[in-house]
Amino acid sequence: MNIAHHLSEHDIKPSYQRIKIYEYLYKEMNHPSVDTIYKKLVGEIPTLSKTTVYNTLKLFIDKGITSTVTIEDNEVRYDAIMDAHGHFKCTSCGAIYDIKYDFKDVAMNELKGFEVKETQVHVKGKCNQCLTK
Amino acid sequence: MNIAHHLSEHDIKPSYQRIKIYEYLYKEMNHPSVDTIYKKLVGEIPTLSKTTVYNTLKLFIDKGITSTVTIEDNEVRYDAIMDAHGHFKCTSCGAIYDIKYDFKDVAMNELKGFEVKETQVHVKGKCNQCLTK
DNA sequence: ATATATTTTTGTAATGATTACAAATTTAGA
DNA sequence: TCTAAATTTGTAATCATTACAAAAATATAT
Repeated sequence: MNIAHHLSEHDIKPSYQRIKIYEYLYKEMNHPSVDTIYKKLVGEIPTLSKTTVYNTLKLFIDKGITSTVTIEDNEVRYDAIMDAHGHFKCTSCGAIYDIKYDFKDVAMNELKGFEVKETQVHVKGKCNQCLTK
Repeated sequence: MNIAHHLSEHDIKPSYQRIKIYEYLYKEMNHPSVDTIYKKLVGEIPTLSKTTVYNTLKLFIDKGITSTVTIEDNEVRYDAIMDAHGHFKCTSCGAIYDIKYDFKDVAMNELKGFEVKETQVHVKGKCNQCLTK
């Protein structure tokens, strides 16, 4: 995918920092925190500021190309995948896995008259890698 | 329900503060934050410390009589209902509603070999009260 | 009942994520 | 090039949460 083009399509001027941040989010698929993104990119962009990472992610969210995962820990994680999907967080190693689910099955009849904008499914436990250790 | 007894059953000594905090959680059912609990109870218990609220909720969680709802906002909310259920958060008024759901419908086949301990379903949008205003 | 040990509560200081804000830099337009 | 607008940066402020030790309350032993 052409990242600069993808940003432009969503009304975001493709600056160097924005391209790098989106590229990281999109390629790594590791649901990083702001700190993880910052630490990784400051090697390539020595002048990078954490504030820029915050600003940029907020912009991405406004423009609808990034979503947040607040599975716990008072630390927000970010995700470039916008399809409805859930997350599994391993309480042992901290990794976050994507899980597909079909939400139409989940009883939503209680929410009649409500305007649903966003749905998140979070599952916590231990991943198979940690279990087999 | 006899709260002192309920606490004792779960290996928690029923001190005055603990009873009051659990009582608030159980009766109000409003998924309060630490700050909400503190502000409400400090009228009745003028010497109450916010640290006590934190300590007490952590103890309740350890003993399995309280769960957390981290739907967003970097502010943890607490819940005395321990049955599996989801939450709807109104982005307009901030209220959190309980929603029942049948989790067996949600595709969990991807999590074979994983040990699932906890599941949360979060829905965001606008509640009917805010929509009809 | 008194002294002692244990538990609980409290207050203050520290931590860590996030935001506010203004200056510096970069980019775009005349 | 010169000027205006947008973007980035660094520092300070904010806010939830935790660490920690002293104070208070409760339980236990003499």
